[in-house]
Amino acid sequence: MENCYSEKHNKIRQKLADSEKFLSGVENASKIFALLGEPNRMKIILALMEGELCVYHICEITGGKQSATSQHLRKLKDNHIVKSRKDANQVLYSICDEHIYTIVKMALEHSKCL
Amino acid sequence: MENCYSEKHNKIRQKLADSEKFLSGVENASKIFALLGEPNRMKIILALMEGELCVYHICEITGGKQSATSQHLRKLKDNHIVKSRKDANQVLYSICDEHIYTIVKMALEHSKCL
DNA sequence: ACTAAATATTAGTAAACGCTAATATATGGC
DNA sequence: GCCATATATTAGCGTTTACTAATATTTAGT
Repeated sequence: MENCYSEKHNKIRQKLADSEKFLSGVENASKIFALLGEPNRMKIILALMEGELCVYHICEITGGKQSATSQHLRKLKDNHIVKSRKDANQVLYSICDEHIYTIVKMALEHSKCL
Repeated sequence: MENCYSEKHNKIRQKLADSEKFLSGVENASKIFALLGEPNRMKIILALMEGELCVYHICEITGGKQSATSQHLRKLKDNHIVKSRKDANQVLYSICDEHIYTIVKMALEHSKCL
């Protein structure tokens, strides 16, 4: 097959390969997806989409264990999907970014119409 | 800590736990995210977002090996993210659903503003 | 200060995942 | 029919990932 050097393909290729920024964008974006791609983390997100919650209640709602939930929350926080604040002796978590709502809602839409 | 049986929490809990449909929605949606959460698959998606491409060109553009790319495409197709059609002796792939565009663009947006 | 409750961290383990290399299955041209 | 090209599949392997159980840290109440 002919090599991929038509104008059109070069344009795509360039976007994907030549731009450092774009490549790190790919890395970052797929990192987000990987995080949302774990059902238990997804449940956590969905719970938090209804509003701020402490770890204990997140566990209760999602049915996850304390330790596992805490580890998930850490990853979500490290990647700026979730933020936290202390209130007395508990830690309240909430969604960090508007985009997340849209992304999750889209995915739920998509999975409906299979 | 008090149990999680306030009106508010019950509402969330119910959504997450009681609805078979919702739970399978969670499973399906996080499946999609897991698929997009692999950088090489993400690159494939981004390439296809510019238009229909055959496997050979996808490999060229993304820099992936034929076998690996084919396996990724299979998974994407099985989960209705991508569709294919035969043209002579090659197979042309394209994005299957409008939602995917939005989801991916959102994620790229999100990763920009960290 | 001591205790109990809430959350975080760590180490170890089992399962899932993606890659490579080799092979199989079309399909078109001669 | 035969060969070359395009794509798909399979098996094996190494890495990553999420879980559990145990332990550590932090904070509130007394």
